[in-house]
Amino acid sequence: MPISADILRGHTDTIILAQLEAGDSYGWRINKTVAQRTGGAYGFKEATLYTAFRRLEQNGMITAYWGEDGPGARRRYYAITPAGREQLAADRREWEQTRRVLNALIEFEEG
Amino acid sequence: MPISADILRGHTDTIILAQLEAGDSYGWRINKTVAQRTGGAYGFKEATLYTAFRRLEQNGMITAYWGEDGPGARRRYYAITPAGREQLAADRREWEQTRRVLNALIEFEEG
DNA sequence: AGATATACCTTGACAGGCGAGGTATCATGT
DNA sequence: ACATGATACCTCGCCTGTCAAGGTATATCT
Repeated sequence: MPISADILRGHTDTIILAQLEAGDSYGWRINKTVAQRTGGAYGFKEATLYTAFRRLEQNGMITAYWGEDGPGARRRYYAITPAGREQLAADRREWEQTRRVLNALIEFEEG
Repeated sequence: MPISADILRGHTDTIILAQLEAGDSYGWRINKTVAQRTGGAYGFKEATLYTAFRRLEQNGMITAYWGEDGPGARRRYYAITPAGREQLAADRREWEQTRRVLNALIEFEEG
């Protein structure tokens, strides 16, 4: 069962930043990594992915550069900025809190 | 730190259904319960809450009835339907998967 | 009379996801 | 030579859930 769009909404930027924390990467590769890391349960739609890159770049969370010309289709690489790292740290704290809150709200069992 | 709207988006219906699973309730009370249960970290905005009631009712997840006329402002009670319980069960499974996926995607630590 | 708490409702704007469409390179098969 | 599929990028416009802002009404306390 894939995860619904609304559930993932708002996590897109965080996921991308987390992948970039491990090193510069490009759109297609990030998507493959995400799919592989989740056992195919989740992958960005292309429109979502590239929209997110624009947003993150505009907000100063990432910077972009074209990869060295090699064989194959051109690649646009992205790098996380210091502001991006700060945002990622904040996002991780928020995720921990979200887990706590949602567990309390949807998994409690009582009369 | 409050949890952002986008993060909670899509969980609203689930949270409401989970509260109603414990017994019929009404909007204002549900909101108070949610706020109390999360230590004030989260509460629905009224427009969000009542929009969700309409949506859930339209989808057959809940039914509504006006409370017995007592003192104070009138209350509109909601009850979860069998379809609502099924939806809630599915939502809980999805939440478990979401937890797994997001942990894998934003909390991993490697080079 | 005015403030506060309880309790409900609607309208319109906003933002993120994404379906649908497009472009280009390279390898492989026929 | 041509088709197919994998790699790789991009944009336009729709859809949907959130919520700011506005409104209504009852009961209690000062």
